[in-house]
Amino acid sequence: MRSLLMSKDSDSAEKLICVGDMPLKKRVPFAALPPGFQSTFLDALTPREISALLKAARSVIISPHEVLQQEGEPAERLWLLRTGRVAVYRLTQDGNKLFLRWGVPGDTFGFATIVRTPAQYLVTIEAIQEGSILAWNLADCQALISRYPGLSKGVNRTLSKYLDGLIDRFVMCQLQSAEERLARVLVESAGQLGHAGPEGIEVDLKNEEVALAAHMSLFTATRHLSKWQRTGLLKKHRGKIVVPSLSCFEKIPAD
Amino acid sequence: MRSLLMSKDSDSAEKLICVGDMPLKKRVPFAALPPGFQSTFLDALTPREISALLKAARSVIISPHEVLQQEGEPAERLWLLRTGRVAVYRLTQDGNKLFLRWGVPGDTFGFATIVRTPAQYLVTIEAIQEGSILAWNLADCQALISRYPGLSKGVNRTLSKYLDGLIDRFVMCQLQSAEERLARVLVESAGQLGHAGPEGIEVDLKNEEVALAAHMSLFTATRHLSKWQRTGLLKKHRGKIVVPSLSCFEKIPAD
DNA sequence: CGGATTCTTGACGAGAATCAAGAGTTGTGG
DNA sequence: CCACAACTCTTGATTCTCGTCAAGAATCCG
Repeated sequence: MRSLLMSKDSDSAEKLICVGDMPLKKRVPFAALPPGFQSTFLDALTPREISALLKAARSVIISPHEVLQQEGEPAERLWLLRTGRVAVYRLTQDGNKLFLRWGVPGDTFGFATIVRTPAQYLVTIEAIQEGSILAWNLADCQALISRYPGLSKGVNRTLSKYLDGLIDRFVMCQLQSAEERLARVLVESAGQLGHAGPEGIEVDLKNEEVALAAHMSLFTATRHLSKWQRTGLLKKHRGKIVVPSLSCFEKIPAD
Repeated sequence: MRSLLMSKDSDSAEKLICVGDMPLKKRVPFAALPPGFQSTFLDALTPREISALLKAARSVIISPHEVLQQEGEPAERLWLLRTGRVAVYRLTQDGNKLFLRWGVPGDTFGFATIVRTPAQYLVTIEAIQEGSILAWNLADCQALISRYPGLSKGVNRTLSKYLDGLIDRFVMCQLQSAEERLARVLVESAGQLGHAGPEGIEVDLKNEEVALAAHMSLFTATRHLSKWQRTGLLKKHRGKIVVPSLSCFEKIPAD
């Protein structure tokens, strides 16, 4: 079985066009996952179930700024992030974004499709990197679940993990100062979005995005980042933060 | 009696040896639920499944201040609140409590028992009224689930509902002012804990508890409550708030 | 070279936490 | 029944964090 590598555009990639609710293109070969792929959802399933899932999946390429699902819209697909990164947030009435978390390969979304009635997405998800997802439409989901009741276990585990993570974030926002939150977001983002560079881990985020993730104003974020730059703990560029070592930021209270 | 806030001293020990693994009382007769009982968990199940569940359940009486599960402890039972009220919160390192929500009859807890590995409770739950629960131990849960895979659906729906509710609370805490949060907590608490009285809905909560639920200091809560009392929107007594009409408080932004 | 983003810094103010002090309420024991 | 202690509530003064606004600097891009 041949596995696709983590490359941005796989062979199947370039012919695919992708928009929120666009035409799904082609069936996924059975071994569509990169080696070492980890997923809370899939890991709870048997090989047989995974295989059935993958056979029914359709692959879609995603591009930065693309909205993959929008809260309130009818939930029509369950999907798994294969490569790339996404941001999960909730919209406020005045159009602002309330950040909830980053999504990384292996994360599964759109459970509202099979769990909620009426099926409406709970959150908005936006791609922030090139990547690809595996998607299942409502009918296929239902068929799969009735054929493989074990899938519910994967859903359970994933929902439980999200609940856990959200409680943690809630605790963080209620109990920690802006500076502590920012440090934590830096560590988190470095781990989930960062890539190695000559001078340390590079995180391609604008101050504005970091501020969003840390739940503070752009100015407060900038101030602390500037301070840390003066102290030499990190270096800033336009749209990028370079951290030589995370250790200084990690010792901040965990919750 | 210690109330919601002080958690350092565990003096509730003497009145009832509670916590996770206390003596279960007696087998439940098949028709153990009050008429009109509503439960997100049970409502997702077939009559056959519900009947099997109830037969396997054990009933336990709960008393105010009793800790029904404690975060971090091994999760050993799944349980359903039959009557009474509970508070769900998370503890901080310094022993304070971060309120998450009220629990009312029909709510189900302890999913960690069957979903998480290792099985550890995620949150702490404390009874705030006399009441009773139906509980299932780990072995029975597993037996029931393997016999009735449909149970997972109930778990799914319940977890999803909790996730939804938690996102809402998170949004509320991030975007609304103290006054708006307090108004909302009043409405919520009146609906879930309140009972009718001669002058309106009575909510038996101390200022301290209301403040906890609204995520603000005791003083800020007191100030707004006093102001509303001067305006005539409510009347306060020691450990109780009487609201003639909720309509004034309901018009606050929903999120 | 504009023009558009993105970042920086300072000044200011609103909201809410903290601290302090006391008033009102409830319960208990003598 | 009173006195006292414990608890709960109230209010004002103070402080602090952080958001908002303004103005400009740095960077990128066609």
